[in-house]
Amino acid sequence: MNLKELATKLGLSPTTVSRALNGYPEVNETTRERVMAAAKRHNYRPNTRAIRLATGRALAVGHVIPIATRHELVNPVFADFIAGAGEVYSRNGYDMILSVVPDENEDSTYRDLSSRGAVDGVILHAPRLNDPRIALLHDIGIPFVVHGRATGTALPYSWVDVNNRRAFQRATEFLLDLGHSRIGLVNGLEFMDFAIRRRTGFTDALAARGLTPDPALLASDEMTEISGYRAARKMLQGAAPPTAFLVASMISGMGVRRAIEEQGLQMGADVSVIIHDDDLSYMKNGEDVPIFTATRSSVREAGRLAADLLLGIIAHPETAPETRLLEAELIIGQSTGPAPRKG
Amino acid sequence: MNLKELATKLGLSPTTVSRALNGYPEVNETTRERVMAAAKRHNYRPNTRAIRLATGRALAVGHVIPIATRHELVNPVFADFIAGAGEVYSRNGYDMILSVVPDENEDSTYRDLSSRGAVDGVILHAPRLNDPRIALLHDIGIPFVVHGRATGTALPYSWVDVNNRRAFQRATEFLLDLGHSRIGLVNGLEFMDFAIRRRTGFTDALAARGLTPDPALLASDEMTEISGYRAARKMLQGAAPPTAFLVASMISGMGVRRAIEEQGLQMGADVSVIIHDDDLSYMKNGEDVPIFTATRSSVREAGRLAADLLLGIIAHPETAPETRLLEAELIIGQSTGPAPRKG
DNA sequence: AATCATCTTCAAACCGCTTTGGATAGCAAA
DNA sequence: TTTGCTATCCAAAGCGGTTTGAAGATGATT
Repeated sequence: MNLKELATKLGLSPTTVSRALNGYPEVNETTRERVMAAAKRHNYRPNTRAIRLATGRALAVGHVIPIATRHELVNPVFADFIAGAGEVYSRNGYDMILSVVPDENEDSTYRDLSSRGAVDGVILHAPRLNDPRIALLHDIGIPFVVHGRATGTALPYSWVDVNNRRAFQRATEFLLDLGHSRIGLVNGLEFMDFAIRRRTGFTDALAARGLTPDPALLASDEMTEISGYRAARKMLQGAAPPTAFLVASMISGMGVRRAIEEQGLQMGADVSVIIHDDDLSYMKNGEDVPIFTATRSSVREAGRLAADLLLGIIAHPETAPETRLLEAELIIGQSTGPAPRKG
Repeated sequence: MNLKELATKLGLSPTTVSRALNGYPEVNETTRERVMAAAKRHNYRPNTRAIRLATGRALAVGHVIPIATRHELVNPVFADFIAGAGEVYSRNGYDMILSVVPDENEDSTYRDLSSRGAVDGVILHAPRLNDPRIALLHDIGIPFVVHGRATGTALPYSWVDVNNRRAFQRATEFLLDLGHSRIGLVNGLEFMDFAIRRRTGFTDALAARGLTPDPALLASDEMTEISGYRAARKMLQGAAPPTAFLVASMISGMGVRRAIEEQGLQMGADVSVIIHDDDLSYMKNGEDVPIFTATRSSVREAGRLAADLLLGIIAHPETAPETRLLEAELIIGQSTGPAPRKG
């Protein structure tokens, strides 16, 4: 059932039917009701392909997921972000298209999506220091929103980000207040912008108390259970082990906990741990009382905000870039306590 | 730059240019080369929207993600599956469209995607016992492939699945061979088809040795760390605690391990654990030696296979349904050992 | 009664491609 | 020379909507 058939059945022209369905004013209300009723009765849905061609809009938003042997974007955080953004797209009649491509093709994928007319805008994920993709998207001239920020980029752009620096600064201060002075940082990969900011927050907080970070207590790697475990074990077995850890994610945190317990120590009593909690739907940090003390910020909510921003830009491309800086909550769980007495 | 402009620039008709670019034989080779060169030089990409309308194909595949307050499909397994399927789509010039919708809208979303002409086929995720969505998709008449199977469904359909029953049967036999007779099953939600099959494998293996499962050692819940922890703790604190666990996922397994260690027991020595490992990219089960003994099957590979099947069906809709049953490997890690002597 | 604005409807062009059904030219076969 | 192929190219008709420009009907205004 297409527009023409429906029009014939109603004894109207396609023009009128189209206008009736799309709420244009120049249609008699009686006619509109007839049309609406018939459309519902015959279960008519306008063909998206035709609408797209006729209007010149893609009614779709792209997310590019580079696949590499090394660093993978297909991670749990990404999944939840997508879920949040997807909700917004659905509500607004937009499709979300995911392009999974080898990472050496990422740039050309953006070009392709744009010149093929497959999307009206894109979300840029996992920005790095001086990320060249921002200039690329500017160059292509496609609306976009960055999830995170790219330190060092001069061009203006819209973004949604957590205040990672502040979050880790506060977490560090909290540990310092508890008497911890040897704190291990189990960070994400430090070419990622968020990891750089977290480290800055950490060192800033130390510096404010006249402390300098011990290089032996700084680790940076992918946020997996294994690498959390390894980093923590190495630090705990070192000459001057930390009494507390600041950890990049829930999953790494589980590795850190394993390393702590393996040393016969108890998390929360002997060694304190603060993680960053993206509030993932299937990876809750406890239920009533949080397992881990954490800096928490919902990545799903970030997805919603980013999608909202992007749809706004698509609708009004000329407005100045907008940004949303989310503050993480510091929530107290069972994994922190006063520093053990020395000796 | 569109086809007409390019044709004008070349002094050819759009017909010829289109044919030259699409490899039709009725084009002079010299002409074809001229056209190809010009297309590349002017960076011409045919407009996908126009192709879709003209050919009547969507060149896209849909994945519907229902969002509910209770059970969430946005899980790590899903992310990896999507990554695998997405690779295949990209390679074949198909787009992947994800619809994130409230779960009460799931059915109408399939109808919509189809009647709007937005997709050529869909993948059905997380099938349940007697899943009504299979009949729905049949009714809609859209090509589809199921990731998993739906016990109790009479209609034929294409699917890709792991042999969950066999995997858990083998795992159980392995534990029995090690002398374990009290084995706790920490299963996924048992309205999910895969969980039903795993339970069957478990009870079959026990039955083959004349054992019946102790209801106190059967748990079924979402596959989160917390619920794994709770289930294992409860069993370990029971009157006759298990000496081994069979666990539905890596994440639940981490909860189980926590419960074991919390009891002052050691995983692998005092209590054995076998998990099912979906071989997720960011959740590796160790590197050299696996942390957990596991039944392993790559969900990413399943994604690739499902996508392959689906594209095949889209290309040849009349062929009979095809299926792929993947066998899980039983890989030995550090979490299993002989049952401790009684008393 | 003639004019004009308003309301309502429609025919036709258009979006950018694919594809059908010729058309033309060149050349070999009759 | 005529006929018949083959190779090559093109005009035009879709695909299923939206949108422009116009037209007919109605009622109010002069």
